[in-house]
Amino acid sequence: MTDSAKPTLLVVDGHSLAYRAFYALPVDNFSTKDGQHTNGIYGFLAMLINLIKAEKPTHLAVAFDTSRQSFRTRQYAEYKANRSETPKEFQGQIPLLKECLAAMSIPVLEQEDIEADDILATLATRGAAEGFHVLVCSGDRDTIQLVTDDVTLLYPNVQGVSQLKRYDTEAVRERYGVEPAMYPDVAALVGETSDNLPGVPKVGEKTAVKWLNQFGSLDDLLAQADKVTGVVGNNLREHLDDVRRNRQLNALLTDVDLPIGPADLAVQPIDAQAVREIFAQLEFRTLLPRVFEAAGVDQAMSAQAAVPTATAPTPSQPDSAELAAWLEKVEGDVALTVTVENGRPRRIGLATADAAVEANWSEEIAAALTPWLLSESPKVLTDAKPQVKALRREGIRLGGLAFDTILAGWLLRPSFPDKSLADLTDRFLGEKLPESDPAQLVPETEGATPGQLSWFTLRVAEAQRAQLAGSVLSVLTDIELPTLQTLADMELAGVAVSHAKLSEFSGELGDRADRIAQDAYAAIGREVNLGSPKQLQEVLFEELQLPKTRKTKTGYSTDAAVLADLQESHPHPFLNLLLQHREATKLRQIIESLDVAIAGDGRIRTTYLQTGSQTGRLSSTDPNLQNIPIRTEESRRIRSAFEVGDGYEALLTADYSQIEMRIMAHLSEDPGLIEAFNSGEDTHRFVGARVFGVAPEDVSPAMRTKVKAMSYGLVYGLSAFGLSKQLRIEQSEARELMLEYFARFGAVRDYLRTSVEKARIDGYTETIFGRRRPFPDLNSPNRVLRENAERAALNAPIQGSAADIMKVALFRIHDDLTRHELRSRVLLQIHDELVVEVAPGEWDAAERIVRERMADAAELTVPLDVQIGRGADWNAAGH
DNA sequence: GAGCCGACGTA
DNA sequence: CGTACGTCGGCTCC
Repeated sequence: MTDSAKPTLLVVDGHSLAYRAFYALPVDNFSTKDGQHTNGIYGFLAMLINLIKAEKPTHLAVAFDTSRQSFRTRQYAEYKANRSETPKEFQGQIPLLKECLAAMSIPVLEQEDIEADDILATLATRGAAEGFHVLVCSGDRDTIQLVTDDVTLLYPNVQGVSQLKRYDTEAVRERYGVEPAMYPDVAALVGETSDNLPGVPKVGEKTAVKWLNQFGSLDDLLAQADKVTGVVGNNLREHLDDVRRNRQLNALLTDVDLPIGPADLAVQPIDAQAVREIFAQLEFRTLLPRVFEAAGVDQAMSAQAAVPTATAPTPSQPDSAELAAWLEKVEGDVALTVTVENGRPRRIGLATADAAVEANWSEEIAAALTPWLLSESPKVLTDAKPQVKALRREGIRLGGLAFDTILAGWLLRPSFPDKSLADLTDRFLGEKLPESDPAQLVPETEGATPGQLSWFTLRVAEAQRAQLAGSVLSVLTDIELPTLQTLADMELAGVAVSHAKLSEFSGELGDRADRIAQDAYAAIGREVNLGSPKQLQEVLFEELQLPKTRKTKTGYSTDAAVLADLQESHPHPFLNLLLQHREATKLRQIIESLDVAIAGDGRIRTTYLQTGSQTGRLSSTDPNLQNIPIRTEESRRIRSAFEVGDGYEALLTADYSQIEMRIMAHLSEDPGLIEAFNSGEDTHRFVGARVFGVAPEDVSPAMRTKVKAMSYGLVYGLSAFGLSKQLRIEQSEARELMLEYFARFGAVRDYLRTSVEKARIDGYTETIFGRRRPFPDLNSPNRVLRENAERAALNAPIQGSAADIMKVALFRIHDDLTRHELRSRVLLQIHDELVVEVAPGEWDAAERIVRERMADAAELTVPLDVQIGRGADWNAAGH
């Protein structure tokens, strides 16, 4: 464990890292307009910035070789003599890199006759002696010998420089089987091809390590070389001098006479102007803000370090009996942390305001804990869902879930979903959670223990409660927490998907895509990558001379709407072929991503993100099961692959019809719209009759389409311009339609207007259930920002209320099914639709529960209409 | 190699 | 110049 109070010294081998970056990044993509290649500089700096951000060194230097010649080449002329010529594209990059480092106020060290690694070795040794924690970043394996308890090596992966493997003593032992200090002995025996140092023939790492462990040291081995048997023994005896030479050459100097020492390398503020200048010269645009950010982060960190970090009580480690006794005594909220490994509980930690306990998960501990876990005794967690799932895999259904700091943080500010307890500790307590860096393979610092995590969780929850308005707190406890429990079960259940159906369809689509591609190439007389918007632009707007379309950031749009327009105005066979190709490849991609997600038991398990939206909706990821195609007949074959699982009888789908419009009717209290939903008439027909002044039976399909688009569009803050685009009608007609609509449904317009104005004053919108979403941009002087916020603010209460209603219905259905001890279970939620897997003999009961719980999830002035379907697969169950 | 962008699937 | 999402491939980065 490292003492976090220690200053951190980071020393980097500039040449070797820049050289690796040079080979990791395509040289052609990185050159300035006057032909200077910059990929090595760019890659090195990008790596260094990441390193600074991750490690926050207090002291920093970069070392370089002065030339290919050094004391080693004088001792052994063949040393590194096999190295190929430096590529000419790399030449000149090192001096420029040094300029960049100078501008960033990072000391550059080099010494005649000495290699960079000797400088690193000297600094590392002196730094460790002077009380630094030292990080050595080098691409040379010899630096492994520097690793000690105080010195950690960061070594680049085979490819590139962005992934650094962390070698502390333990990691070296694990990887090489020897203590770091003995590594040069291994290397001397094995030899180092890249340095042109031949070792003992037929001796690799395994043999070298075996010998060294057997004889204790290299000296002893060499002295008793006659005791080694076999061919390798002979080889060893014949190459003793090589080994001695290798060992001499691979020893790094730790006593180089440097002009400055570790203490002189304190991180200095960058010279912002100089950085701008050199970066401008190198045409590094995106790197500039990253440098400034890294520098800024640094300052912020040192400022933060001044804030005393609260110390968690040292958790006690009770045995199961002591734990049970502890749980007997506690009162009030208890924070719980279950660390999860491979989906299973690994350790647990509990905390109250002044005490913390923790234990490894074991049968005894679980037995002592289970009664309390099952009880309604209130529990506070951070990111409860994975923990709830892990406990359920052990057969434990967590009771008394009273608070989740992640959910609370999201409800308080849905735009920035904090990902971790560390984020929340910073945001709500202004403190820093002791944290191990998850990016590191072998973490340098120990993270907080489960008991300490619980203790922080409890304090964060307390701070959050103080900020939660009553209505938002009730959204948390009455909607989100029960929903969380339901989602855990849905995710564990998964949904059965037929690999056979998917792969058959995928094969057909693949063949078709290939055929279409060939036809498309024929149509334009050459091959292009049909998936590349850039190449398509060349074909469409240059070769085929089609009129330029809607602008995008990178050129002109080639999306489906644009292609359809072009086909109408300038018909060309390529256009339709392209659209068909897109359709086939898109479906194939979707199928492919589903197919690989099918688990061994034939089911796909998604993850629902409960804090993934700003409105209150769920989102689904890995894979996303909320965007499975439905629009075309053909695409519904994918839905057909979602089947009822073994041991179940049918899939039930249930969806709310027009829930958002119903919510708008409720919120606006528009008598006409309310009547539309209470009349039992087709809503769009009813509205169409009013808008066009005809009898409902005389509403033509075209009229119905227009009214339908208008009604849906209103919910999103549609403009006359947008409506005209959507319906492909004149803007004047769209404007006319909107006027007519609002003349008949005036309360809708009043509601939309006043709801945005209210949000402007309050600073937030609110759903029917009291979920809030802040809208700071409603008062922005920037028109684009403001108008975007207005549309979003218009939509938020409507979409959000629909999300609330569905969540309420969802967990009540789940709870009812459980309470009635039915095996039927909810599998999927797609915003306004649920998919339920119904067990044999349970259809009637399940259907009744679903229908009733969905219909009575909220009391609105209009009924909530629920459509139910049944089938053996998702498509058949749809309607 | 990380991240942006266009395109497109859903409600 | 219609809201809310997630994912893919291509491409940039310079």
